[in-house]
Amino acid sequence: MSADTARPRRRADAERSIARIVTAARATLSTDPHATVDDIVKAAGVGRMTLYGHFRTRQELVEAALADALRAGEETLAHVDLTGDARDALTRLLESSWSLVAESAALVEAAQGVLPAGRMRELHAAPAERLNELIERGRRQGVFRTDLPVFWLINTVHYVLHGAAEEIRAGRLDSADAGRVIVATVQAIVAVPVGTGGTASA
Amino acid sequence: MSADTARPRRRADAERSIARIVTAARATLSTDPHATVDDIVKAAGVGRMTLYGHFRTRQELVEAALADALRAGEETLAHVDLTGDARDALTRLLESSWSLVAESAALVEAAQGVLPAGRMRELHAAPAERLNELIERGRRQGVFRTDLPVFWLINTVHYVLHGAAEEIRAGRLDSADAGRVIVATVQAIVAVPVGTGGTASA
DNA sequence: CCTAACTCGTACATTCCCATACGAGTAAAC
DNA sequence: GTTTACTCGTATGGGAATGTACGAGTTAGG
Repeated sequence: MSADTARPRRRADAERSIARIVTAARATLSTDPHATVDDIVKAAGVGRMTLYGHFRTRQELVEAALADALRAGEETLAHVDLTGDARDALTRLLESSWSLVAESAALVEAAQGVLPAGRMRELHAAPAERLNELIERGRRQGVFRTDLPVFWLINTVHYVLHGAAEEIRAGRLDSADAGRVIVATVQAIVAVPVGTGGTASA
Repeated sequence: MSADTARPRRRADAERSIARIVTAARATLSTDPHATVDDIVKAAGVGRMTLYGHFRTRQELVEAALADALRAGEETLAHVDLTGDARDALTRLLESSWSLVAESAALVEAAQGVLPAGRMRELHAAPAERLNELIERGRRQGVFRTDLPVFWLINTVHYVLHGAAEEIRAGRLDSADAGRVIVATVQAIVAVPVGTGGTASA
């Protein structure tokens, strides 16, 4: 799966260039999803031909940047304790996740415009699966709702997280409040509903 | 405010062309947010110069298309009964809103990439204000939560609606289920939370 | 009917951005 | 220390999309 196995060999020099390019791509695309290849080249402080020597197309570069961001996120999220009450576990997961999502929201947007939907799903498989298992467990524990499909809950959490990123970027939501607001919102979404909602057919 | 007052006069011919163009722009951009001017011209069955005779730039055209979609939406939503229990009113509003949002989701996306954020807010002022008043009323009734800022609740509803549109477009969510799922989700978001959430600091 | 507004087709200028060609320098790796 | 992979600058091709030029035809409207 990793790029190491496929390539026969690579000089340490090249390795460093690739790292610089991917890092610059992540940073640049996370600021401006419409960033051009030249922008990334300049940010990386590297020659244009060097970039195209390692990434044949812009699409490949965007994919590499997104994959790198997700891999970094995985390293952080792998340390989150997901045992015990599923609600508490979800809170911990969200508190570790939201800032990651906020940082890479623009990058994800850039990737969505370039990569096919199926590839995007593949790349997000790991975090999606983690949340999936947590929600299923919470359902078995009886603390999460079962009247809505799991995929909907998972994706809605994503939409809320990306929405929060947008709110922060627009200056409407303070980063200090974001964690609390996000946790409260998502917990409400997945919790078992109390009544049937309102006076219903009163 | 309306375009009639500004223009000194316009031939009935032109009026019809503009209507055809705006309608075609709405339909085309709602299918593909990246639709080109030529695509819209072809869909409208009108000459390219005719379009540029009425809309000086593509941005103007997108704005007109979005404004038209929102105006049509307003006509529908104005008839929704928002009296009585705020929860029931919200359900009625959502059931009338979600399909409108789903239809124009791509159009909104197209506009977001072209129009400044402030202009987008202005155009969405009417539906946002309607939801704002409803939420504030529900708070006074004690049926909606007060621990989260109103703007957050409003915008989160938008994000959920757009997310639902995306799920439908991707074929994961059935249109027949959409209403129920959306209502259940949004009601959960705005409802007064029961416990403090989970075992908390147990 | 006759004037002015409107329409249309096609070609074109402009602008952006992706991707490539080329040749010369530089640093890694055995 | 020599080979080979890698790097770099610049110039250039190629495609796509926006907006304009021009001239002729057509329709509304008084």
